[in-house]
Amino acid sequence: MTLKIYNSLTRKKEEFIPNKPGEALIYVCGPTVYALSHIGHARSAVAFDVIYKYLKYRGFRVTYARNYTDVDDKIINRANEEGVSSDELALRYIKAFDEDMAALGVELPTHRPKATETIEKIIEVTKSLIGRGFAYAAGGDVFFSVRKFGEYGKLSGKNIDELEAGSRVDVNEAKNDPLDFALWKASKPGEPQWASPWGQGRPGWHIECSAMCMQWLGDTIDIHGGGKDLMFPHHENEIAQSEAATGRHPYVKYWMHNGFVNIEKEKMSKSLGNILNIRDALKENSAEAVRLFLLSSHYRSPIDYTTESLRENEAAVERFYKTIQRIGDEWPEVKGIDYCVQCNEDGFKPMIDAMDDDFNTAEVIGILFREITKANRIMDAAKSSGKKDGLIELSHALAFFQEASKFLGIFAKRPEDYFAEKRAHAGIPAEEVEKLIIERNAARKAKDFKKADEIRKELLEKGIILEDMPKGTVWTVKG
RNA sequence: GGCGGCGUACCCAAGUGGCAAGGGAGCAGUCUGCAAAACUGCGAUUCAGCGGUUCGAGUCCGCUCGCCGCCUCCA
Repeated sequence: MTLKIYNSLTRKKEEFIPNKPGEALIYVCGPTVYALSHIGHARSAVAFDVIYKYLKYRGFRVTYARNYTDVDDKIINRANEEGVSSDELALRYIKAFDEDMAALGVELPTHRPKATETIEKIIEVTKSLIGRGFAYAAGGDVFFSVRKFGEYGKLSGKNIDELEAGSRVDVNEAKNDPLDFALWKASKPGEPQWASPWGQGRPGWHIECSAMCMQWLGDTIDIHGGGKDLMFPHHENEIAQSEAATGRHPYVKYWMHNGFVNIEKEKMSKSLGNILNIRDALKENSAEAVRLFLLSSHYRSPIDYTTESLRENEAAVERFYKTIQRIGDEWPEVKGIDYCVQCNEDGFKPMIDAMDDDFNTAEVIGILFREITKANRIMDAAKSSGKKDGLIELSHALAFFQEASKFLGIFAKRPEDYFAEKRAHAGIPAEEVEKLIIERNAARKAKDFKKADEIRKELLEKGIILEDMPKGTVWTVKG
């Protein structure tokens, strides 16, 4: 089967045929670094992280660029409010973003360009646009003439005349047409600025992505991604600029847009005050549960972040590791089996088919949990019959999990490590728990079940769950 | 007003022409000193509604209702 990608430009799933066979050039719009990144940034980053990993897994040589927009009105405003330089503010939030990404297990892209390091290219593209008659300088500003680009609106399905009719765009005196957008802006004193043929200034909002994309990947690329909201005007303008500047099209072969994250059924917005930062989400939940939550729905669907849904995903992660640990404990011989992928290629097919169908991670996760149930069933059957039937199936399940974790970026831990991490977050010191367990087991041995149950209850109130296993009592943290 | 999307069990969610995945919650059972975990069973004669195409539709087409996003900075 071939890889199919939903292309926002054609609104259809299309077979993925890169410009150069076996190679994939992918650019994703990164954050504008003026504040801590929120769960929406996490979704985009995780979605494209999986896409990046899967393309590599499928054997493509992938070059992946994700930018930092580090010069922008919002950065300037925020820096002024705080009385720091734009550079200092941007660097602070780039660092924070990188930390958040690392916490979420997001792999570093091949290139992570900054807008401020791409000024030369921005100026070059702007010059080219003026030279080709698609842009004009007015005062110290340079604007793109939207009407000169005949295909304007092809990505977002907008009609220029209707746009203007219902325009809420500020009418800027210097523009020839209200629809035109700035490629270059004259800087006010104290603002970041660079020398240009049009005087001291800074880039407009959309140009930096075109320039970074061209500089690091080329004039035409295979995949360009970002949040759904970027389709218009950002990506629409990018197409116009890039194709007009180079005369080459398509600028991008496949446009991909991820859906939004809502918080308790509401859109995240400043006015509602419900912006959920990644680091706050990670205080309440494990990174793995957050990642599982993000991958449990298709990347294009909107998802709803709720306390309840995160708790569910946390439980699912625990169920997963519990089963893996059980396999290790009860069937140590499984590890000795070298499960041969080649001779059982069909074994992975459902998972590959799901991913090939526009990166259907939700389907893969469904398959994974079916394997978990199957594995537990085999082990239960062996327990009651005394015969260990199903060695091959169990080794297959383990191979399956290992395989999926390569591109999902979850379920890759050793179960011991998972549970150790969890216990480290208990609200009570481990030694104390261990002490109470010893006390309780002494009581159990003496058949003093009243005392034993009291200790269980006491620990449960502190969020500690005890499980009496054949090998002894183990404890875990609730939730 | 224009463009786009969605509506599948108590909740989340996959499935886009051939017997309705999976997770969570619930109830009952096996196991357990009690629990927990795991397993087993139960739970949508049905996919917002109505019509149409088809041997066959959650899946395609049309209409209706409801929800949402974009059109302004936004992942």
